[in-house]
Amino acid sequence: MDVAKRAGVGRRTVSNVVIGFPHVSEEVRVRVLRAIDELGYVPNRAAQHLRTGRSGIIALTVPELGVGYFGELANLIIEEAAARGAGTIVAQTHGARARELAEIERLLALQPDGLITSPLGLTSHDIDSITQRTNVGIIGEHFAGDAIAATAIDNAAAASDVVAHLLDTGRRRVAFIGGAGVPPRFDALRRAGYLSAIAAHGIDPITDITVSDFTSSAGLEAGGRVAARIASGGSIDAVFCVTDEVAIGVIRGLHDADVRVPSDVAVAGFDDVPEGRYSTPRLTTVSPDKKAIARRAVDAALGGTGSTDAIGYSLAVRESTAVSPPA
Amino acid sequence: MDVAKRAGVGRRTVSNVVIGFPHVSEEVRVRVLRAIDELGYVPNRAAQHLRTGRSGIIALTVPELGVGYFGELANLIIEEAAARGAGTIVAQTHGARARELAEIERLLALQPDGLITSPLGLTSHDIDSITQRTNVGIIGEHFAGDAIAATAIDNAAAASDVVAHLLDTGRRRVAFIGGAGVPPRFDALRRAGYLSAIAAHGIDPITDITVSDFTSSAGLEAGGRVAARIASGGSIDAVFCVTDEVAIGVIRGLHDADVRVPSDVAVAGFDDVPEGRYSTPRLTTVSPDKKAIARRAVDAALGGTGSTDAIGYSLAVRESTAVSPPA
DNA sequence: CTGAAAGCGCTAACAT
DNA sequence: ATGTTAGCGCTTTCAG
Repeated sequence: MDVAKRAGVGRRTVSNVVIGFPHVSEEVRVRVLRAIDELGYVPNRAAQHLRTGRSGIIALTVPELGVGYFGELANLIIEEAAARGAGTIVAQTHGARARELAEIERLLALQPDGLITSPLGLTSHDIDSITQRTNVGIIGEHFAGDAIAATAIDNAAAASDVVAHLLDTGRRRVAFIGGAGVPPRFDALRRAGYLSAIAAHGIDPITDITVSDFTSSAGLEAGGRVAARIASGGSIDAVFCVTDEVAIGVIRGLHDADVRVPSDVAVAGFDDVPEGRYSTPRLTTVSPDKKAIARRAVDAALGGTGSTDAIGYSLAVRESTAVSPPA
Repeated sequence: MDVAKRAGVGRRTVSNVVIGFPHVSEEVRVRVLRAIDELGYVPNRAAQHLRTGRSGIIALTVPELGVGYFGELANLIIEEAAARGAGTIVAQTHGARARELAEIERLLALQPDGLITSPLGLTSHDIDSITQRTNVGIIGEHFAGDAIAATAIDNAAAASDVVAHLLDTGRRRVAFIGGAGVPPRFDALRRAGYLSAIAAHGIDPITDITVSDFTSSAGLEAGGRVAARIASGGSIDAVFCVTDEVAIGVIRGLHDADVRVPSDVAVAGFDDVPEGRYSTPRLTTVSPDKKAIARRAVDAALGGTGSTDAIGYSLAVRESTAVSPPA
């Protein structure tokens, strides 16, 4: 460390200045800073990491990066981490347990300070064992019966709110299009919210139109089935989709079958993805407070306290559930 | 290193085994491997990094992550890097030079092995100076007159192809909607391709409808202007948009003004983003070989040779340029 | 083919 | 308030 010599001080003092330790005289501080500047000194991360055990890097896994909800969330997480001085290494899992495990293993081998993951297939046992290895911020749901708290909104309540909105605007035959997940996975929670809102209005649920994954492609196909159901006399006048991704596909599938949205069928989604803001028609959806989710997750990954109270959300009412078609 | 003792060999030998150095007797190799396994030994990345100077991490900047072209490209880059054993730290620049510079600085401070960047605002001088500091893979264009080769398709040729398609299907009043970039930035190249195709057919160009950035929101607004132009008697029967993002916004803007796509106006984009595959109508676009781009960029960031020949592309003809409306 | 030992550049305990 | 020094865990010369 030539900086020390240049400034005529000891290495210790230089470290103190760099780290921002308080007890350094102003004069010395300035001298050291100038020396650092003149020499173009940049601390070596590898050495810092080796010495302190902190790499300044967190790992993030999402099901899919280039798309919708997790893409936007990843943005926010990366930015929140950057604001706290950390870099973010990203990996995609495509939502399957084996891949999730493999990617997490790969990321952990890079020895980050913490991990943020939004598991779709992991068991609570998987999560447990990862939690023992590093700081973990989970995005998604609680895993029932464990001490594992995740960062999420109240999915059931939010789902119930959208469905109530559908009902309030006069829709009566409201179908839920979702997956076969079991609680506490988000799709099960959203279905539960749907069921409770439907039950509160004394209406029969329609839950037999399902998707095998949460892609627009699956939604497209499901939309076709909705249209077929209608064509064969089974009235449906609204659809609540488990995610916006699916909803966008459903709208497309309905359109292909000449079913009009929203005049024939209202469609609502969940997540408030960017695509839904420019789609035709614009998509009514639940908008979670993604910034808060990002903040909480980064905090957990960096070893923060990890509060557990639910994240806020709001309802974004747009064209796809309008009562009369938008001119 | 207890592994050495456990296996009854020296540290050197252990290192050799781990690294895969050839001259180790099979017996010893097995013994070391077992010792490693029994002790659950994992090499410390920080120490490796400190010693070798290689972190096994590359940095990536994209304008926007959760959206469209760069989202999908980032996916592919991350996967390609993973296949080569490297992690990828990601940052978003939102396309402005100052932010690009700042993010690159931040990433470089993390001391990755290389950097992949898709600059929108950087000057060739900026790029030059970054290239001197680390391995760089540029996604985008050549920066004219420099030794800086970037990974990209032949934008002008591809743009010319789409416009030719528009012309071939009978459109005559074809507008270009793009930015005010100068060569060699991609928007300028795409405009040049448009102009040459138009000129080849002896038709007058329409280039005075511009967007200030490449977002759907800017496109939405531009779509409104196209509609206004038509309403006031200025005939336009096709639009070639500088990116799919913009095209999706334009379609939406036209729709809002009751201009039908494709029956009134055909719309084509560029990039083949996922959204365009499920939009209404599905978007005709240029589809670059993104895998090849990713491979080349990762190679450059990892210090590879960096070939310079152009990347392939194809034309994805879909509904938005159909001659008669779909059904 | 294998063992010993020297650092990579930094931080933090210890001493002054 | 500042200087000295011992490692963090690894790779790699240098001898054997």
